[in-house]
Amino acid sequence: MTEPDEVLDNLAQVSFAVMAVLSQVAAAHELSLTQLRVLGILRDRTPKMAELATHLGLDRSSVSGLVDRAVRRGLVAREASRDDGRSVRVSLTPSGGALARELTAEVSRKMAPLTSALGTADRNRLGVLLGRMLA
Amino acid sequence: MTEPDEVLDNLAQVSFAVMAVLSQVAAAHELSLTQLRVLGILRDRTPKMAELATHLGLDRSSVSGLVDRAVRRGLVAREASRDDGRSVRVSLTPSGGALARELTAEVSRKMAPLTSALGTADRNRLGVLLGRMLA
DNA sequence: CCTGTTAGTTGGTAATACCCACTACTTTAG
DNA sequence: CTAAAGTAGTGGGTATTACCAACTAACAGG
Repeated sequence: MTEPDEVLDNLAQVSFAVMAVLSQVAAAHELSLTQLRVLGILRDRTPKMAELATHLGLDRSSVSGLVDRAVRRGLVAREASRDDGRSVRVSLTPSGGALARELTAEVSRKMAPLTSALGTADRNRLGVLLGRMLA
Repeated sequence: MTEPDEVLDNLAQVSFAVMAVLSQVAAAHELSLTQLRVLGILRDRTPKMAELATHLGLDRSSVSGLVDRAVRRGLVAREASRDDGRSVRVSLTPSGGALARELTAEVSRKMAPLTSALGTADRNRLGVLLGRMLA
């Protein structure tokens, strides 16, 4: 009954469900999934462009345009590094930070139903197992 | 220590990891993630365009172009429904089917490391918990 | 200095995905 | 049985995403 890759199958399906939630939240604020990720990353970092690109798994040139558009919306700001005249640090503006917090809360709210079928104990068990996968 | 939304956080992170794997496999075959999904869906269905759009969570017009490009590559075929002269059924070509099977195998292979940190028992436990979330 | 490397941007291209308008077919009403 | 309303899919127009390759500006070592 238990297929050899049932775990992987379920994992993929749940992942799509999670992505759907994230995309939906992003779309509700006129953002793309990638822009949502950017705001999430900048919540506890102020990376250089290249670092941001690595975090996102994208090309540097892709991030240029991405940051351009975010700047145009007043969500993030570029500021020149003083220690290295070439590099640029990207940070959240106050308004971007507020939006990031709002998005985080909304994601939590919309994702909660996913785990609500589980009891508290199982929810914690799941958290531990997932955490172990990330190590 | 256990934050209220640690589970959700881990879930999101694991989901991104899964998506990264899927995108990587897709890219290795010159496909987008969406095209990978299309092939996966068509593995056990022969839906109409609108049904395919629903499965993907996309607009009908987006799916038109998507199928166009897949047809151009010889992966899928359109065939007119005889019961409804307006609708079109989309199906895998033999070559598309072969690719779909290949992709499935490759995804399994590349996703396996994700759960390899878990023992057999925990792997099964994870499968059950994830399965319960999908119900 | 001056050569080589690194950081970031720009330009060009292809794909994705939206909305809106349109055609063609079906269904329902009168 | 025909006219109106609805449905299926496509195509145009636009914005975004993401790539690669080429470029500019700035740093680093010799």
